[in-house]
This record gives sequence, structure tokens and C-alpha cells, in this order.
Amino acid sequence: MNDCPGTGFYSRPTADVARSLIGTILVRKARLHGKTVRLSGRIIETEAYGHSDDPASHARMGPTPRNGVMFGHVGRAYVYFIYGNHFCVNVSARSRNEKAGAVLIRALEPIQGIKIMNKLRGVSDPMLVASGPGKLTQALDITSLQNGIDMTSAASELHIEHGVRAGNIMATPRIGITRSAERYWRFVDPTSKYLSRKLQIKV
DNA sequence: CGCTCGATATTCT
DNA sequence: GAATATCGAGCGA
Repeated sequence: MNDCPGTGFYSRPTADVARSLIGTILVRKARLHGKTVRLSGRIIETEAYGHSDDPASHARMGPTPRNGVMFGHVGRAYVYFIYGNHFCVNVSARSRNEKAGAVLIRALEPIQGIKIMNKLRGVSDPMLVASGPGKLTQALDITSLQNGIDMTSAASELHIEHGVRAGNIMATPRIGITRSAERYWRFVDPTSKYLSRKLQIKV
């Protein structure tokens, strides 16, 4: 038995996968101080990135040393270093007629290992521990060492498990991009209290 | 609260 | 040389 969405789940249009990932669980089995700890959180914010049809995507110009995972098997971790400061984690996903694609995981509701995640982050507030793409990689001890890992197997040190689908999901423009800013490829669970205040939907 | 700015890898122009 | 799928410190109001 595998509790994880399989490759079929990720072999769909990237935006569909990004929407479906809201409510699933990101699980990290980290080796810290000689002990294996299980850290996890519910995914509440994602963004889809495509191929040459998507001017905002790392894959828009074709493969490079950094983005290779976006062109490989689906369901793998694409971890990259951004602004010389932070890691971001994606899972590769695309329909069968596309050449590249990935879904950026942007925010989590912490579930397991909250105290450890706080320590890794240097914070004490669960609202601040994983409420952004750079924050959640630090909270879950995700670095380029995890690039390429198969996220469809519960045996992996970094994987995604099935969760409870959100009651409603909202689509918005993606954050921090300038090209294709009109495309609604960011998905959030608007009922989550763990979205950062800045990204909170105004009613 | 909101704004500016530094950090500085990777890629593109 | 410039831009970028970010974050937090420092500052002023």
C-alpha cells in the first residue's frame, strides 16, 4: 500500500495538478542529530509552471543544469536556490503531450514536528513557520540534496500523501512574477488561517 | 503598519 | 549588466 498520489496524478495539465495538491500532505523524514524525525504539513498554496507556453517558467528556454527535473519523470522534487538565499520546492507535473512543468509548493499548515520546524526556522510562531516557499523549505530541512527525489513513494525522505480536499479552492495570479501575471495559476485554500497576512484574500 | 534594501545563485540579455 | 517563482531587518509614521 502506498498512501501517495502516483505518477498518474502528476501526468495531467500542470494547473489541474496544482489545484488537486491543495489539501494533500507534504512529508519530510529528516535526519537531524543522528535521529530521523517526521515533519509534515498540509499544502494550502501552490502555483503551476509550464514550458515554452509559460513565459514565467524556469523551463521556458529549455533545459538547463538547474531545471532538468522539470523535463524528467513526473512526481519528482525540483528544488532550486533563489535570490542567493532560499530554496524552493516543486513537484514535477505535466500532461503527456507537454515537455516540462512543475508545481511550486508555497505554504503549509504545520502538522507534525512543529517544535523542530520552529527550531530550524528560528521562530516560535506556527503562523510564521511554513507560510511561504522559502520558509517551508527551511522548516522541513529541504535543500538541493533533495533535488530529483521521487515524491510518489512513502519510502522517500520527501514525499506527498493523500489528504482531505479543501471545501473550496481559489485561483489567483502568481506571486512575484512579471511575465504572464494575468494567468490565474496560483491556488489557495482561502479558509486556511495559515496563509500569510500579505497574501490573505481581501473580502 | 508599510516601505526600502541587502543577501547573492542562476540564468538571460 | 539585469532580472528573479524570497525573506527579514531597519526605518518612519
